[in-house]
Amino acid sequence: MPELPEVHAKKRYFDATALKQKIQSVEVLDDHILKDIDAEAFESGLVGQSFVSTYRRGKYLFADLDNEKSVLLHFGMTGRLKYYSDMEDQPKYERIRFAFEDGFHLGFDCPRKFARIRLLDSKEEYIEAKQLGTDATELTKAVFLALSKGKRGSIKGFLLNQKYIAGIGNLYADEICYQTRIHPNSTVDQLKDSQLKDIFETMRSIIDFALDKNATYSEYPDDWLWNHREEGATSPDESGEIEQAQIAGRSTYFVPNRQKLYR
DNA sequence: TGTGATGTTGAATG
DNA sequence: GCATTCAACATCAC
Repeated sequence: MPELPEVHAKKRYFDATALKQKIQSVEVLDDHILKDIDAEAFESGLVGQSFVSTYRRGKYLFADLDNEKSVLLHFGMTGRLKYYSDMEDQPKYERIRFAFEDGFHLGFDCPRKFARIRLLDSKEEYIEAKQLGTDATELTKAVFLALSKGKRGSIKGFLLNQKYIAGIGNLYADEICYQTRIHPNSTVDQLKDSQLKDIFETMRSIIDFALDKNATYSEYPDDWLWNHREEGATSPDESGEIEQAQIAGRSTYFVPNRQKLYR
């Protein structure tokens, strides 16, 4: 779930539940997802603090504390948040649990353990050091075009590179390629400016729509590839069969009949 | 029961 | 020094 719109939905959830109340305790049930800090230091760094605000950049969610430090939540493939009071509602794969003064808990659930949580002195320094790109919702067309110059890899790989654009993941990248009728394995520098502009605008419209729907997939239009991703199925526009292949190292769905390859 | 999965990373290669 | 590719990571669900 966690690409830009999904992480944004989690930000809204976090903001609606966990802000502005004192953290009474922190339970680290599995320290595997803690990065660069041990469970004890993480717990003692948070108890008594409150989350005052959140900031999302791409797929990274920063929760700022009273003391100006930030907890960084990255959801990996399967990270989720759950706010609950009754321990019977504890999520099955809870790895970290924050307990608040209202008696509720915020559980960080993650079956696959690809998520990562850190305690940062400065989120700005972290973003800088990591060279995390501009959020897809804030990128301008001019910067997008400038970034694409001289790129010799696939358009899909380019869209997925968080150093260039923060927030696009595997599924939205496929959707952008489908809607723009461009084969995901097309080489970036073989695409015309008009096509790159189309990719940019389509990326923005897809992300905006997904944000508006709070990343609820059942509300995505039926003419999107989204809910039809299945090898051999007929594409929503009935232009051909959906094919699956490894592109840019990721499982990719596309329609060869509809999406032209430029190489 | 083997296979694949919404992500990132570091090493290897170009 | 960059850009790109690829395997590895951990575990569960189908």
